[in-house]
Amino acid sequence: MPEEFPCRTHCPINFALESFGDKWTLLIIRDLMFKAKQSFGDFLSSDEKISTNILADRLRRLEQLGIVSKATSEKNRSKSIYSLTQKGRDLLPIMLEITRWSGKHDPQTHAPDALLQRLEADTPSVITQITAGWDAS
Amino acid sequence: MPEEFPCRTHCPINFALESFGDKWTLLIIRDLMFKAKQSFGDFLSSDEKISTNILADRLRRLEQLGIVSKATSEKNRSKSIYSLTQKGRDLLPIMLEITRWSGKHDPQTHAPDALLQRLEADTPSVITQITAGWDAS
DNA sequence: CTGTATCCTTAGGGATACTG
DNA sequence: CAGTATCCCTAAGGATACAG
Repeated sequence: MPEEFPCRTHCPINFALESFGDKWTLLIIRDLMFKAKQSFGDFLSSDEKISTNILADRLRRLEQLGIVSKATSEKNRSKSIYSLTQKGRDLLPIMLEITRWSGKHDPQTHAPDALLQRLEADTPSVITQITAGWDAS
Repeated sequence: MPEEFPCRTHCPINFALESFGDKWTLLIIRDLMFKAKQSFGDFLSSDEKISTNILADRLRRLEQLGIVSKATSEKNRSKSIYSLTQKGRDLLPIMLEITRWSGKHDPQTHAPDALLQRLEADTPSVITQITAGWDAS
């Protein structure tokens, strides 16, 4: 963890909280991981309506933490492309367990039923499927 | 989710964030789940130094969300005993995946090495062991 | 389109005194 | 011991205008 972000303690739960324990960061990771979003404008268009200054701050922070990497689009030189690093992709099991928990406990949750059923039946194979395309990029 | 806490969206990731996506709630759950803490004073004594008003607020909120339940100690009538409900205990897989992620990515993390190694080897059996005593209480 | 900058409001939360 | 009640301050964040 960079010096800019001192940790209260190095308990693993607290470390995670200091990395992505706010109301916005995990939504950006969700968009990168499950919704194939990759540009500033993509994130802006999500239903939760993040504002530009907050989004820029969280992307910068995620980059500093080594969870997200930033590149310039080859097609359009003024367009940035964000993607998950390995550290970011390693968050997948957490995201899946969160999805499972919400699917079980939120009667209104909009989790894709097919994903929840597959998670219930066999989490490892779901992970394999989701990560299948990651190594290529 | 109680009406007092309207959700931005019912995406499962967002539902979880609205339930425990702040800087304190997950630490209380950690203390209940792994550190056998159960009283107001127990939580107060944790290393992250939560203040009394915030702690009271989060406990009340967790109770309203059905993640924590509150009872009065039989020994001491003016002492409250907090414990995880089934909904709260269902957070265990998330907590373990968070622990594993931090163990891998925070060089300074103080996760119990024994736990991390057991997690790496066989997560299901770790869950069985941790939850062994839960049904009794 | 990708951000930056600014203004302004509110929520989060530390400190602490106090009560049953 | 288990909270409640204040005071006060700072950080978070919404809205929006603007710049490369």
